[in-house]
Amino acid sequence: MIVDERRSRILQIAEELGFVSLQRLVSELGASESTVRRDLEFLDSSGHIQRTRGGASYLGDAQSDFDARRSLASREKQWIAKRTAELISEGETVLLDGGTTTLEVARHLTGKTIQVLTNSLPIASLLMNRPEIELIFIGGYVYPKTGVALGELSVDALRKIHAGRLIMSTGGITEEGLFNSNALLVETERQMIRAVDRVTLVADSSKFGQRALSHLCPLSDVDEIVTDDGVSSEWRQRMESAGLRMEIAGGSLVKIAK
Amino acid sequence: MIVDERRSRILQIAEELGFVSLQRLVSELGASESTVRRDLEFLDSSGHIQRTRGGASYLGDAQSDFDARRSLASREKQWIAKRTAELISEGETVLLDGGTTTLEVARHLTGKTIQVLTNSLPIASLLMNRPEIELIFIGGYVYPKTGVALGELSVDALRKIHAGRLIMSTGGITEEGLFNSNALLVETERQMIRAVDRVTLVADSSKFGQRALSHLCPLSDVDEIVTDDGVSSEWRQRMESAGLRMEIAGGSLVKIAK
DNA sequence: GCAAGTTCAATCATCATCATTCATAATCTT
DNA sequence: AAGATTATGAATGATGATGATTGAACTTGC
Repeated sequence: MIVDERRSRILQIAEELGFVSLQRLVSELGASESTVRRDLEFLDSSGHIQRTRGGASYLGDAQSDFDARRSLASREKQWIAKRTAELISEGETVLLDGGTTTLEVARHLTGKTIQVLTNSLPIASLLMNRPEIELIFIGGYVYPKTGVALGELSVDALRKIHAGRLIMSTGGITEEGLFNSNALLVETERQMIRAVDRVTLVADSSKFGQRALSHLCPLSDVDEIVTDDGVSSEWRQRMESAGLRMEIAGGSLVKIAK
Repeated sequence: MIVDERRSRILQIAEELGFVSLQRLVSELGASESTVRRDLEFLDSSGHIQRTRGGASYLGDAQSDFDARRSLASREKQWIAKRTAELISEGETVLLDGGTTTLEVARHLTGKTIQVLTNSLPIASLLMNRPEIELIFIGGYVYPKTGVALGELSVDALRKIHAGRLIMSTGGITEEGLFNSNALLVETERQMIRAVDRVTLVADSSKFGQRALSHLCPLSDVDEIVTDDGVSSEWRQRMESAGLRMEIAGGSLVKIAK
């Protein structure tokens, strides 16, 4: 086998598993232990993997995490995401907040000719190579783990832009409005709201009644909520009487291929 | 068989498979090993394919193989990247330009407690989950394929920040200064230069003598250049007499462009 | 703390791939 | 058609990659 091809396969396997033992690579690649060792040494010194005793671990996001995140996106989130994406028509300009649900929404946006603005690194990475989507990234301090840009730079950038619709996530919803756990995040999301004509909130039904550290905005700032059918009629009425349109995404969808 | 016909068949096969071994081409084309080698050399220097030991891989639009995770850079780029990373000390604030070489530099920055600012989506994705690196993204219009943020938003963001050092890439270097192919990119890079104390250019030796569409800046804006040892002593002297420090990284084999 | 078992880096002989050279064949010029 | 130019294929030595072996460094279990 060609050397580069073998090294690519090592990276592929490492990415998939997060960690590979040397022995596994030996048997999977059909190369000798020495050769695999040399490959690992090379990939380590080039910064792709981190050698450890007995094998090597992948640097950066292991795919297992990624897939976990995807499958952890519950059926409810998938439904919400799909329904939300259906609300968006060709040619629109959409501002996408960070979050797992909004990431699922982004997945469903591919194929539409639209303009997307976002402060989420995972969403941007996802849409980067899609020629039909014009992507604008809202920069700022990148919050670890979530990969969302926040802070003064983000707020400044948001002051200069405008979009037709905001797809926003939240930590919790009560009659007093929306909440989130992080003050920096709240500051950024407030500016997002000011930058758009229409605010669409995506929130699974567990978020209703939840409070969090920082108050984000009153209900009147939100135009519509897309949620799943686990929301109580009580909450539904409260929201509707506050003037919000409720979009319930249910199981009446096409079954997801196994 | 006609020369051009054989070469276009090589391209065809390479495009289809992404990678072809030399042996396969020999048996598929019925030409001798020497001839196929010569063809590969030609197609490599003309930029269609990338020769590797044992075969060649197709380049076509595979620039979108900007997949931060799995891409394997050439040895020259690796050397340059490693040496450049060594120039950066703990606690520094570094502004990283987009580009394949700077991406490799980013790979070698892991483990250092530093602050990184960048407008490159692949670099940001790579460094996102590294707790020791404080990451700030310079937002803007995301240029397809390369994943670099450009334009007015980027320039505005750059106006507000400051860093100790800029690691910059370029399309070409002559005595008149640096060049790049894209006007938007040039505009953004100019602002980058203004935002830092010290400019470090990373450029493999093939860039010397190359001009491109847009003039980026004079040589006096650059403080040091990290390149590979394929650079001629002539160019080296020209750069040094212009007051630039030349840092020559590693190895010996460099293809001479046709 | 010791012994058995792993894992590792270093070395070496072997093999594959590569750049170079040269003689010959094909193609282009005039 | 003769001479010049270029392409081809085989041969050669140089360089790089591979796999086996060895003793050192490390882990594990007691």
